[in-house]
Amino acid sequence: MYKVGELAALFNISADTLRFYEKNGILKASDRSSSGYRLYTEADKDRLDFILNAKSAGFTLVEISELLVIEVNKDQRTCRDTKVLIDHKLSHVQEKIQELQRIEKALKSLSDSCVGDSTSALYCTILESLESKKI
Amino acid sequence: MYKVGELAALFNISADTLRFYEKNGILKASDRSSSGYRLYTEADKDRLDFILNAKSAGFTLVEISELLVIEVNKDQRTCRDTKVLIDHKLSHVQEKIQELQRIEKALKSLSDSCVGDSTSALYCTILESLESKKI
DNA sequence: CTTGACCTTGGATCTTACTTCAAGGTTTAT
DNA sequence: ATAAACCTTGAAGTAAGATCCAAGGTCAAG
Repeated sequence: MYKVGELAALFNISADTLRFYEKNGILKASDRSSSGYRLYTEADKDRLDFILNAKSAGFTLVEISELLVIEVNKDQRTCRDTKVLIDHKLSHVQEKIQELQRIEKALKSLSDSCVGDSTSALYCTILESLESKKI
Repeated sequence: MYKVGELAALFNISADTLRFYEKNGILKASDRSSSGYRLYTEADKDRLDFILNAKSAGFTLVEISELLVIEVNKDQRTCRDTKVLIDHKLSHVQEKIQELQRIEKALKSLSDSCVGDSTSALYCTILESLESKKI
């Protein structure tokens, strides 16, 4: 059994984060000590591991909740249930990447057009581009 | 002179957004009518154009404020001042892209490992991966 | 028996860019 | 003259994921 600070230390997160996860129904300590301290079991630790792995894979906490529902009721769910979530997330991430790449291109073209020296900004090509509707 | 809704319509944004920009010091209507309506000039319209172009290039409103300070005091600023902002933003965007690409890779590898059919999730490789620390 | 490190709770705060609301005044068209 | 469509203000709400705070209880060491 781990106290909140102990479990947090194991995963390099804060005790506040664990309390936040509990408040949001994503990870509840299985027990409490007589004095009210949260006590986490090995199963709780495994669940936290799952949560942090999913987070690192880019899932939001709401999405992780959905994954946990499947994980916990595995025997009543199919591979398809899981894959649908992953693929949905994947295309979302790919959209974000494309939008950022569009922005990257716009910034690069702004930057490349400008020498960036001590010339007065009066004729700065970057500012000129932003003034007109060329992006 | 444009009323708030008129200027908003020109740029396909909401009147609320313009009021929000005013509250945040980014775009103030140059005049008011006798009854208190906001009245925007052509110069205001140009400024809004600049703001929306910068937004489309990925700048936050705070960053746009910084750009506007340079834009408005062009004669006292250098190209370098401008380029520093752009390049800083560019590397920030590139970092975000890399993080999203890491996530994309993780999601792809999860998705590819799973056929996604009606097999029970008991042996779903996606869930197995999330359970252990393999990501 | 006291110090310090830990734990409890609810609630406030942060960031970003708006959006929504309530209660009311103005303008325009019919 | 009245209804629709506009405008005003300040305040509160939204998402997301925490982080921080205050006021207080608990536990182990010296």
